[in-house]
Amino acid sequence: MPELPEVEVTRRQIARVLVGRRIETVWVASPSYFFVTPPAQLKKVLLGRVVKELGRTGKYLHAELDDASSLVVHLGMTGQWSAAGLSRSDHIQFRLGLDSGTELVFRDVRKFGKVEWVRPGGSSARLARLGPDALEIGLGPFYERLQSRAIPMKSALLDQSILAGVGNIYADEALYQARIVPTRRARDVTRAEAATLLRAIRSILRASIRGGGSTINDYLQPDGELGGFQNWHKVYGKGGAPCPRCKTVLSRVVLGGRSTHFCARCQR
DNA sequence: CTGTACCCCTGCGAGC
DNA sequence: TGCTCGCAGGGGTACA
Repeated sequence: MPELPEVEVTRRQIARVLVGRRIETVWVASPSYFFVTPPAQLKKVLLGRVVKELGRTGKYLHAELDDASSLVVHLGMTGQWSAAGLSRSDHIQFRLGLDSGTELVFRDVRKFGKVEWVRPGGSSARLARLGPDALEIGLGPFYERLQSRAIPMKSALLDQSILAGVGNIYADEALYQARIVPTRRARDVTRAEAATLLRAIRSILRASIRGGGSTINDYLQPDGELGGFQNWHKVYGKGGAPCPRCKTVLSRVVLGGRSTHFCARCQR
């Protein structure tokens, strides 16, 4: 499931073929929950545009276009970009034919992803809701945002308005590395603990980006390669297995409706 | 403010 | 073999 690292890996690979190119053909699937902007309109507004820049905030990608509009894309659970010929042909949501001859394909089996066109001078409500990006936020703002909340730390890390980009996998991994139990109330975390946690978040996200992201079920890099970071997971998906630090059997609970993995002995 | 249920959607594994 | 069922999950919304 794409979180910040998978989205960043995608951004880097897609940027290489997309930035500076003109969109010459657009194919769109039928209207669905996926299309925040209706597919017919999307096709019309994208045709002929040149992509100036491809940015990322949290788990969102945003392509800045030459008419000052932008295209905002969220991968959801199963969204994936790929270069021509690499993708299966089912569940494709849209295809962009570029003036370089390259075709970019966006495929999303479950359609939990989102695509939205933002008019020149406009703004996306989805992007506006996001807190600072997890790789950008400083300790001061991070700690302050935790102090006002009584929710469990796991829920705090998943709340994209507090911090954008961390999802279920990296929340569990970061809390484990920082030795903080997922059920701890955010406001009870000390500044020192917040510092340790933020360092853990940064180091894990960066390591995952270097490894090409985590592939659990669906995620593929745009070049078709699997991610590699799943092999470095310490706790995610490992309930019942021994803790790599102390050998205690790892716990799996449901917290805030999300499966949560941790060591009840190492994490306090 | 917080927690919970529910919805979007599809594939997959388990049980019969 | 083939059916049904429960589960997974990012994010939004409704509601207690």
